[in-house]
Amino acid sequence: MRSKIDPGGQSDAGKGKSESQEPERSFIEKARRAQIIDAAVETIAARGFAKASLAQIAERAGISKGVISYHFAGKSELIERLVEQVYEGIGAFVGARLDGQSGGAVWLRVYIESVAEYMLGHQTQLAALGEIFSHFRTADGAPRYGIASSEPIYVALEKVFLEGQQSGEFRAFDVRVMAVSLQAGIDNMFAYWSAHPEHDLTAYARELAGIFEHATRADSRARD
Amino acid sequence: MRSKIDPGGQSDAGKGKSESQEPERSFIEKARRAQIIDAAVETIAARGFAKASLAQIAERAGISKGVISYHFAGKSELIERLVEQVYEGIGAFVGARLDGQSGGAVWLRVYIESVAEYMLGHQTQLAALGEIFSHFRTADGAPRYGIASSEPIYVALEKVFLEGQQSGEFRAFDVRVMAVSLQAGIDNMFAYWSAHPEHDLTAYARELAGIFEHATRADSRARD
DNA sequence: TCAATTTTTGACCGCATGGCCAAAATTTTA
DNA sequence: TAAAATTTTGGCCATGCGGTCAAAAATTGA
Repeated sequence: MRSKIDPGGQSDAGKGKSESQEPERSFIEKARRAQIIDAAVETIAARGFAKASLAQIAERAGISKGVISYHFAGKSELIERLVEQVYEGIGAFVGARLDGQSGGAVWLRVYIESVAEYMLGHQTQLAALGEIFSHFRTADGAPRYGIASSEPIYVALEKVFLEGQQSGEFRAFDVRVMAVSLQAGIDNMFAYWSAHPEHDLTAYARELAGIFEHATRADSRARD
Repeated sequence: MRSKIDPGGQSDAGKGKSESQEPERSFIEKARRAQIIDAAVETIAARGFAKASLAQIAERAGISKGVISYHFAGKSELIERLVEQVYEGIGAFVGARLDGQSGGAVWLRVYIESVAEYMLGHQTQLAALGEIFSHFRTADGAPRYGIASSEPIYVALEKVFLEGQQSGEFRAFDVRVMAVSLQAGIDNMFAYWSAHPEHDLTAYARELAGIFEHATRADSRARD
C-alpha cells in the first residue's frame, strides 16, 4: 500500500500548494532518502551517469529497487535532490571563506583556492555532479543543467569584476567573458585533477589564481 | 552475404597486419561511410549522444539500420572514424593559420581566434564532438576521450609557453596549468556560444585572447 | 495483543538499444 | 546474358532500462 502522505512517490515536486513547504518526513524517511542519495553519488561517480541505473544504485545501497521508487517520485527527483544537496555544501563552504573579504584580487584568490580546498574533501560528490551536468536531460531531451544553470555564478563574478574596475584595481575587460573563462578554469581544474590525482591540487589552484590575477589587474601597475 | 574484404564489418580496427594500411574501399563504399558519418554528426548534435541510436542515425541518412553494421564494425568504430574526421578538419584549418607565425603572444592570439573562426563554420561538427567527448566510453566503462586525450594539445601549448618564457616575452608561470586553462577557456567559449548564439563569437575570442595575453606576458612590460 | 499503517520485496511490464542474419535486391564480372 | 559478388532490407534476438504492483514484512498505536 502507498502512504497516505503522498500517493505516487513521496515527492516534493511541482503542482503542490503555492508555498513550497517541505512535506513532513519521519526520521526513517529522511535517513532512507539520505542513504539513497549517497548511494547515487557513489554509483554515478564510480560508473558514470549512463550506467548508474536504479538497479545499480539500489544494489550499492543494499536495498531493493522498489524502495527508491517509493521514496522518490522518479529518477529525476532523486538526481535533483542530489544536486541540491551538493550545491548547498559547496555554497556554504565557499561562502564562509569569502564572507568579509574585500578587494577584488584577494576575493578572487580566496574564491579559487577555497573551491579547490572543497574539491580535496569532496571528490566523489563533485565527480557525480560533473557527470550529472553533462548527461542529465529533461523529458524533452534538453540538458537539465547546462551552461545556463551557471548564470547565477557568472552574475556574482561579474559583480566582483565591475567593482574592481570601478575602483581602478582591475583593468577594462569584458566581465562576462572573464567570468565564463574563470569558471571554466575552475571546473577544468577539477577534471584535470581527477584524471591526474598525483598533481598537487593546491599548487594548481595557486597557479590558476595567479593567471587570473594577471589577467584582471590594471595594466600600469608594477609587479607586487 | 558478407563481403570477402572483411567479414564482420568492413573495419580497419585492431588485429590487422603490422602496417595500419587503409583497406581499399570502392567509391560507393567511401561515399556510404561519409554519408553515415554525416548523419551521425547531425543526429548527435541535434539529439545528444545518448539518444543518437543506430536506428536514429539510419533514419536521418534514409537507409536501413543494417547498412551501418555492414559498413562499420560497430557503433564504436563509427564514432571513432567521426572523431578522426572532425579532428583532421580543425587541425588542418588551425595549423594553416599558425604556420609561420612567430612570437608567443601573436601565436596565442592567432590560435584562439582561428579556432573561433573554425567554430563559426562547423558548429554542428563541434557540438557532436563535445557530446562524444563527454559521453563515449569504452567497453569497460572508461571514458574513451577524456582529458587524457587532450595531452598532445597541452604539450604543444607548453612548448610555445616555454619558448616565450626563454625569450623573456612571457613571465614565469606553470606551463601545464596555463595550457590546461587556455584549452578550457577555448572549449568553454564554444559551449557558451552554443547556449547563447546571439553572443558575438569573434568578439569573445578577441577578449579571450586578451585575457591570456595579460596572463602570460612578462610583468614589467607597459601596456601596448 | 492485534488491527491499522508504513515500508520492503521481487516479479513483471512495455520499451529501446546494439547487434545479427537469411533472404532479396543490386551491381560487377566474365 | 548469366553467374558471382556486393549491398540492402527488415525482422529477430538478448539485454537492460524506469516504472508499477500485489503481496509480504515490519512498525506503530490503541
